[in-house]
Amino acid sequence: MEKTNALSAFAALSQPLRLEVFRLLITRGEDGMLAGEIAHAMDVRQNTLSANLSVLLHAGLVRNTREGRAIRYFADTEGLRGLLGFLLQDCCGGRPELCQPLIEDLTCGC
Amino acid sequence: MEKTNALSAFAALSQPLRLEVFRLLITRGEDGMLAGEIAHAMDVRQNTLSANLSVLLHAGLVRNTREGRAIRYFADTEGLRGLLGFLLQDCCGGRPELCQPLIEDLTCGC
DNA sequence: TTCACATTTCAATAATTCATGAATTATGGA
DNA sequence: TCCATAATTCATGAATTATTGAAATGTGAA
Repeated sequence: MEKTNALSAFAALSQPLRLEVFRLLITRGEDGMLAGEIAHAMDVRQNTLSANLSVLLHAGLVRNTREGRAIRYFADTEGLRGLLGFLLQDCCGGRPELCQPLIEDLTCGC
Repeated sequence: MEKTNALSAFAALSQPLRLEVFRLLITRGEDGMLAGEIAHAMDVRQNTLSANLSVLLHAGLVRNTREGRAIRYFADTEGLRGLLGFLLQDCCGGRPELCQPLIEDLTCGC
């Protein structure tokens, strides 16, 4: 991941609606959700959601695919991994002892 | 870490200067850097840097301590860990098999 | 075709964020 | 005390971002 990508991803996650949408999509895994379903779940208008999904999309944090006249969105796990990798890559600065405990203690809490 | 904290942290990291400053501080570890040194390294004015350091500070991503008339800044590793933990905690959504590969493949690249 | 549905795109306004110059606070030394 | 240094705070204008209503696109069914 490049710096520009990372900046886009952080910006995308720094907006309440987008952070919630991303978290929601993450919990859905490969089931994903239709844009309309997400809009209903989040209680926002379709065009507002659409604009924000577009931001997440360009940041590489979600993917989508058309299903008839609806569009299904998924969290992009690869994108998230790239972002975390970027952060952790820059965290070491030649000092592996700094990263080691940081990575070791990470759990998903489940 | 709460949602509000996470939003602050993502917003803080979504600005080019702040992302660079944070990465720089991470590489310095416990040596940290004086505010003036950072401003010089980044080639920005003191008040511009100060405003941005303040954002990182309130986001819990850096710490500081006074040294005479100078102020030394450090990356807050705990804050970073909290942020990553927040992301990963919400990534599982009851499906540990989603997180496992994400965490396992993470390395700091050194 | 024609219509309805799901979603996106567009244009405009409202809100937020950013860098700057000027002023202020805090510390140390003469 | 008085001055110089290090950094922060404040107010302003410029730039960016977000939400909305309206219009447009794309798909499927009658």
